[in-house]
Amino acid sequence: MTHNASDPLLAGLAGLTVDAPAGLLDRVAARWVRVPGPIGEVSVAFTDQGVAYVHEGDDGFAGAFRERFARPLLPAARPPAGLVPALRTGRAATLTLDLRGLTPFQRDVLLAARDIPRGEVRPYAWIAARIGRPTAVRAVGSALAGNPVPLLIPCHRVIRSDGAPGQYVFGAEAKERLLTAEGVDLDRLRGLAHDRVFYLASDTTGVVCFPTCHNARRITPAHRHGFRTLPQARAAGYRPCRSCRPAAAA
DNA sequence: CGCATGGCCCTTA
DNA sequence: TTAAGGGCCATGC
Repeated sequence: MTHNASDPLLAGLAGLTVDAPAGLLDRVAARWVRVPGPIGEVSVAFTDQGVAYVHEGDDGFAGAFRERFARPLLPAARPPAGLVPALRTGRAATLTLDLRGLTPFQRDVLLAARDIPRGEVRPYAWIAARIGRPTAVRAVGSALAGNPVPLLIPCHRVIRSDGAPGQYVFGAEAKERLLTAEGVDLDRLRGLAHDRVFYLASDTTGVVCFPTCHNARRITPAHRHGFRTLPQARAAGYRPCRSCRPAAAA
């Protein structure tokens, strides 16, 4: 089961660095910092491979980390380059992530979620189709629930197909706050869903998008057409947007 | 149209 | 090994 790293071990490793090659300790232990995030402070752990863990606030951080990673945790002098801006923008472009210890399925899910742009959302079912597991929708939710690096991999941008925000590792309320701050109009999505509109098409471009796609936002009302399903939009002559990829399929 | 209900698939205990 | 349950989805009143 879980193998709690004891303090003696940690102290021993720290002592080793006196005579050991520089960097040995950091191949074994993780470092941690506390930095500002978009919805308050976060505690972040990182290894020589990249950022491994993001935890809301400070409470229970160290315990949760050891429970999950079973490796020593030491304070860092400074955060990894690019971490703070990545947390602010929700885009870990230049930041390397340490995603070891995840199953291939979990990794596929997280990597698919990583590419959802700020200000946009996609359904859980879209991720499932995207990774070639169209029926594993519920398992996608479970994988996102275990996202070790929330905010950096923006799992808060994955919502339910019926337009509701759905659950979140930091709580549903935090999910709504984050999305709203990023410019997603959740009330509008709920309103569209109420009318059974899940796709928006433009009769000037002939393209059909998810409602939050940056291309969909520019459709003028006179040329906008809503659809309940993608097949219906296709039947009406629209092709799926290459940016938001409502057709999902690999 | 809102709600309940089976179904599905991956992970963990 | 197996079973239970989870950030869901599509149906059927």
